[in-house]
Amino acid sequence: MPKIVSEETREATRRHIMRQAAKEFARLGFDQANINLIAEQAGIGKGTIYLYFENKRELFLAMLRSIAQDQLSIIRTALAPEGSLQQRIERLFLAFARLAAEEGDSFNVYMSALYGVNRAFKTEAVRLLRDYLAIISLMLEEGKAHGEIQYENVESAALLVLSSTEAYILSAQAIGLTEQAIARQASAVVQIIVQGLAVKST
Amino acid sequence: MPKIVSEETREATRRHIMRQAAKEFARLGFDQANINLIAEQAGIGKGTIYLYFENKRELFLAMLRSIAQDQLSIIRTALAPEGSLQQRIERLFLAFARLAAEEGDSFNVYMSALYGVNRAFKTEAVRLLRDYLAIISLMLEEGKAHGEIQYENVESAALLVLSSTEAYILSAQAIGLTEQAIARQASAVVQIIVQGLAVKST
Amino acid sequence: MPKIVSEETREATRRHIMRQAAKEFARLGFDQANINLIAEQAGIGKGTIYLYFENKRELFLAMLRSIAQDQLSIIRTALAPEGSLQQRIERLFLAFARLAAEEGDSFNVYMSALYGVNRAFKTEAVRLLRDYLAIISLMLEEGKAHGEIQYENVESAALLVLSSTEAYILSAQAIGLTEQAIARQASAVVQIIVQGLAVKST
Amino acid sequence: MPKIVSEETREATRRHIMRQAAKEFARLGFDQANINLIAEQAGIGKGTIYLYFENKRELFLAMLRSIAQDQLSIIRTALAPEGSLQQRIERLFLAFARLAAEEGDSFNVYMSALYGVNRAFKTEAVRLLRDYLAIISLMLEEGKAHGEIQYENVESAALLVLSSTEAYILSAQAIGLTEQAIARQASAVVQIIVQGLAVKST
DNA sequence: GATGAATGAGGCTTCATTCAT
DNA sequence: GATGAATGAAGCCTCATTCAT
Repeated sequence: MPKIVSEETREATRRHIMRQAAKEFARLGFDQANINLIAEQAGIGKGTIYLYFENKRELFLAMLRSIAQDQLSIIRTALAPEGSLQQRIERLFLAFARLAAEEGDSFNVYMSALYGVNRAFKTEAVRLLRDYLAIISLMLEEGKAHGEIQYENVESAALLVLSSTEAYILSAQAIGLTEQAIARQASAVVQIIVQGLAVKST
Repeated sequence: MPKIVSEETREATRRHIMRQAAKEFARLGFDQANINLIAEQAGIGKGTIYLYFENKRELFLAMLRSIAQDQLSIIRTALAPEGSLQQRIERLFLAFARLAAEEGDSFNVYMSALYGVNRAFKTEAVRLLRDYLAIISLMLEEGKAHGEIQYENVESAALLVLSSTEAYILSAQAIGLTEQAIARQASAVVQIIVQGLAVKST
Repeated sequence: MPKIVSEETREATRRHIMRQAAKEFARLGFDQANINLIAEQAGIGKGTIYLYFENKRELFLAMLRSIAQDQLSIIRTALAPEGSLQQRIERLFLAFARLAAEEGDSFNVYMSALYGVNRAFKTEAVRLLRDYLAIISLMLEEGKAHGEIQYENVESAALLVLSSTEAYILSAQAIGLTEQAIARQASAVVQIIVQGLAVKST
Repeated sequence: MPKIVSEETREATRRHIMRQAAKEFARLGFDQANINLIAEQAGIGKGTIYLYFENKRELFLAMLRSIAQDQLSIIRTALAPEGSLQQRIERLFLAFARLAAEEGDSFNVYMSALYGVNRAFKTEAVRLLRDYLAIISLMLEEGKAHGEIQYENVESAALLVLSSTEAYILSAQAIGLTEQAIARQASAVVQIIVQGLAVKST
């Protein structure tokens, strides 16, 4: 069936375009990024992009969703139900640190979508945020069942875990800390959270 | 003699323009915001803006610095050396929650500068971030002196306090929690951190 | 495959734009000339001009160089080594008279570049002036070799020939003389110069 | 009578503005010259210029007329009926050379008006050109009466004298000759013309 | 009279998108 | 399907001119 091959080729081209687009969007932001340049760097014609994506905005959204899938999969792996709660959250922390360092483009794009002002982009980024929180919440529920956690409000706890990992790493990176320096703090920072959650809140 | 414009009047106009600009920048971001519209909404002529600011970029930066001053002053007040460490960080948490709710524009602008891609804007936003951290660090040093804190790495602790307050609130807001809902969690969230910091890290 | 635009077509469009631009620049000068209008009169879109020329200034310079080439070729033909010195300079005189009358646009553009204030334009115009003088000097050297000229300073003589032809015609045209009236004076004016040059200067 | 004093002051201010304006117009041309800067360099307020001149264009024209008066007076002095025809034209040549060197601004302004495209300016510059020619013609008529000249067409002869002086010097200056170098050629160049005019044209 | 703050028309240029080839 | 030449809407900024003081 020639259709399948064609379909695969098409999908490969889509991914290729999105990958190049991510670089430009991460480098310059949505508005300053130039479709012309993206096409050039993808080694295809300007018009070709429009055969794969409705317009610039849809390209950005598709790329954002693709990034979200990748990050989600990384997070799921990190939080796999192996080891103690402390160990699982430490793996999450380290996974984020590596993401921020090695997939800086994707990270940038995601963060600027989340804290930027474009509604469509924000909605998409928040969707990923919710997925993050859902996975973390699930783990915390397990922790409660295992007696590792006393803290009542799971949603609040999940937010705390998220901010103590993702946001901690972002801020640390923003003020210039290296991945190594950040990674070294993993254990201690997570310990604070885990110990705090182990106590029944007053 | 020309229209006598005192230094105060001039400064008032500057502030007025920046306030209107903040609205637009918060609504649309730097690139999409329109100088014409900002002028219109400020009730002045298009060209007048250029009597007060070199160009669009400088207007944005000036506005960003102004926001930073305002936020810094709010934070200083919240962290005034009155009450226990728990109380002071709670006041910080609540101050951020109020800022996010009532000064949403400023918050948006600041966050998109911090996580956006424009170097000049990021540099300015990071400057504010450092000031935040410096103030928090100072407080934590006092906490150490008073024996409220055992945790060794003050910088790391400050980052944790910041992420547990600012980022926690941002994420919470992003997924749709109201100011009230967030405020209710203040005490419990801060307790986790403070208790965690009270223990010597292993 | 894209619209196949051969190199010739592209060059033809370039020339077409320059021709329309010359009209506007001759009519209004560099600053007052309007890119929009030039595009309109060339029957192309505003943006298209920027596919062929970097910016307004480069368009002007390209056009100036093109004019220079045309004029130079006319001058070379007029000064071809046929006939006596008197005849050759007369042909030059008449060629200028025709240029001024029939290619008024080009002439205007060149003169305003030469006597205007824009350095880039002036430099380009002076380049043409030097080429003129070089060709005239060459001819005068031949005249010296043939004994038609006694006057020592060839550069000075070339300047005199140039001013007695180009500038004479420009001034004449400026005060309203027709091409015919000017042409009728060719022989007599050139005779004065040629006779003067034939005598050894004291 | 206070009116007279006031009138004088007013006239002095007018002249002062025109002098500063000439500098800017010579440096940048009409369009690029900036009223703001002219006012600043004249040490007066921007609005004040409009109390003395209707608008930018009228300021330019007034300045042009003033320049014309100055140049005309210099020319009249040079051509004063003393000495032989050769001596008088030599004085004219040298006067132009000095003008070009020492009053470069005025010269520039006049030439760019004459060879520029703005009709109003050109008209004004041509008026001066005609005056030049009239004075030269008058002198040549005297030369004819004295038998120094045989050449029939006085208008044509005047044009030749003008181009051999003014235009010669302009071109010489454009290709970089110094005032001294130009001045040294005065005698020889004028001799060519005068000798040529002394012969009856065929 | 003098001033300069305010104005807004006008123009160059960019770039997402279209469509003929 | 692929391409890139062409398009024109949109926006920043300048600067001559006005007019309240």
